[in-house]
Amino acid sequence: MSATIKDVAKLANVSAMTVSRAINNTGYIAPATRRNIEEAIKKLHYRPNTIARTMVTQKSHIISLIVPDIANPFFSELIKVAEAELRKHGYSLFISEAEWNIENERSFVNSSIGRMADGVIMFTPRLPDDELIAFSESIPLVVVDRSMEGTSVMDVYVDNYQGAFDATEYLIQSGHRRIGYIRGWEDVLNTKRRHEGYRDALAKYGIEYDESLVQVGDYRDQSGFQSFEYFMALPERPTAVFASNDMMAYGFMSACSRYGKKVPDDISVIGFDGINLFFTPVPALSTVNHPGNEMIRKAIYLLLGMPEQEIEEVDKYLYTELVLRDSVKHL
Amino acid sequence: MSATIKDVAKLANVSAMTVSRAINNTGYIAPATRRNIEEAIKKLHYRPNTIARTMVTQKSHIISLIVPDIANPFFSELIKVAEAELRKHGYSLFISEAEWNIENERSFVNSSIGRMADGVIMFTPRLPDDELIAFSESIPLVVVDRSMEGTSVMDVYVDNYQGAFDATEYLIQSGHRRIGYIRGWEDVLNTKRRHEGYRDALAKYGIEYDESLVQVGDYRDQSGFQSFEYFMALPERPTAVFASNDMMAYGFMSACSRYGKKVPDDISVIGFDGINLFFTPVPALSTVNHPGNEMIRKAIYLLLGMPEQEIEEVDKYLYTELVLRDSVKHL
DNA sequence: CTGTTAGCGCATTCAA
DNA sequence: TTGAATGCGCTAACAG
Repeated sequence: MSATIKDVAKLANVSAMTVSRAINNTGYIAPATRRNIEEAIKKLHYRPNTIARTMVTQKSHIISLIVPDIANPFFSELIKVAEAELRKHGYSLFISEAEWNIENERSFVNSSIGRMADGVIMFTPRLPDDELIAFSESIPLVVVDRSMEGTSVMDVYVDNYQGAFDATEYLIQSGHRRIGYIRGWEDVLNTKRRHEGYRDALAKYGIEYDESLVQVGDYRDQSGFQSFEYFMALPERPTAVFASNDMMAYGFMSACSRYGKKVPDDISVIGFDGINLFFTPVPALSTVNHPGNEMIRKAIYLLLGMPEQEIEEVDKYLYTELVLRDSVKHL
Repeated sequence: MSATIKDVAKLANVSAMTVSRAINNTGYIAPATRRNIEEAIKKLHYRPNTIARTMVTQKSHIISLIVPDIANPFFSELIKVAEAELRKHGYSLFISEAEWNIENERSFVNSSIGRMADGVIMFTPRLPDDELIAFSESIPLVVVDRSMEGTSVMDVYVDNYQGAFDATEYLIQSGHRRIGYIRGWEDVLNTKRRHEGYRDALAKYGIEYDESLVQVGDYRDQSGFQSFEYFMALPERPTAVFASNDMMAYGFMSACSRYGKKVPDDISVIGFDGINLFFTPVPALSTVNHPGNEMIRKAIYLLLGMPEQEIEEVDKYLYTELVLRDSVKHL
């Protein structure tokens, strides 16, 4: 077993309390005493027990982050950012991957409460509002990229409608009329908004909304791949496809290259997220940039309190932004 | 504050102990009592405090996993696997990203001990042997992809030498004689072995080992990119490059496409890891498959105890494997 | 500057 | 089948 604070106290001939003070730099300690204690600590390889400390201080210095998919670069980058930001403030990160699964989300929040996390950040949870509200009464909770307006739950939000509208409009302005759409999980609000943006852009240009051009996806690359097969089997194929996230767009492009279709010559693709790849795929994907990193920072500030000097930066409204690369052809 | 076991006990008119037994299904409880307790739990939204439980049982049901880089798909996939495997056994995963930084590694192990993790898995740590040995006396520790032979530290190991040898030999057999090599962190044993494999393959075919063809990399895509610039500035350029991990190979390929060089027509590339991408890069990268997922599973079994029915599968020797795709040209 | 007492929320041990 | 006492390792509050 590891040495405890008592072992150190005994060896240094002081009380446990004094050792505690030495470790935490709280209150005055005679230099000689301090030296004794430090020696004892070294000799015993003493490490304070964070768990015990949490019990009494009621503070774990842990923030729990629940994301849908760790393998999605959009989220793995965000995790990096969160980790770095939290470390600056002396916090550790507890990461869970919900896999877009409601049951997992529930279980992870419960586990976070049980482990006395100081706060939970959920990225686009699928959990219904009332459960989120209930949870937020047991633990500080920030929901990211989903509006919780009108409830007591903290949220960070970017309107996804405009981004989807822009993407669709761009395709239309490039001369496309038959535009496929690959949906995500529509019980997540941002997804619904993307769908609306797509629909409204079509409407603005007098293009009829066609259900058969809408494929249900699950935000994983695999479903982008399958959508390709669906679209290609259509009597009237789309000339362009808008995928509601980049993973599905890349899955779609994989299918293209697998089946010998050229992007953008044979079919155009546009995504959503602005994934930052460590490799430049050919062609580079045009997409809608989604400020995930900024959102996560804002979420952290919401939980830990805003750093004075950064309020301005943080408080500003967050925008999506069309990123034009090489995956769309102008007809 | 949340309800405690005492609140439940009071409401159910029993002692805390009885509630504890009800929750943990230990010992007999009258059905009526149990019903009362369950009602009280529901009414109070009681959730057992895992932290307190850990204090007394000395078991946290947490395994701490330390990887160098979360954004590297090799590791993010491995995290998925670990999480799934651990969940099956009722464990949670605490993930830390060391960023190939020794100080971080040290701090994360210490933090794992402080949080009473039941075990630590470190993937290719750079920490020196003696520190790892010291840590392993405070907490069950498994080191993955680095041999700890001759010490008391548990390890899971694949010999990386053969994989590197195979890759280099393949390039030679494809007609290449000037073969660049991009190194990783050589204080990590597997990296050193890869380097040796490269060197020995050259020797076998009577090709002189040329220091100027060896670039120091850091396993990040960026350094692969920079290596390209280095190699291109050489008076006698290599016709092929072996990157000691896939991230650097992809970084290298990015540079190729940025500078208008075609892979494999202008230059051949081979990687190491067998990253499983969610899209098909063009050209597809030839590489050496590295059984990371199996290693992590084995590490978990080492920590939690082998599941009887899977001993056979787990106990087998792990191999690397050459995966031939489209990034190498036959001269 | 240092020590004592008490308790965080729970489970183990022993007793009833 | 249930309960009381005890302690996990630490720190807050108060006393000296």
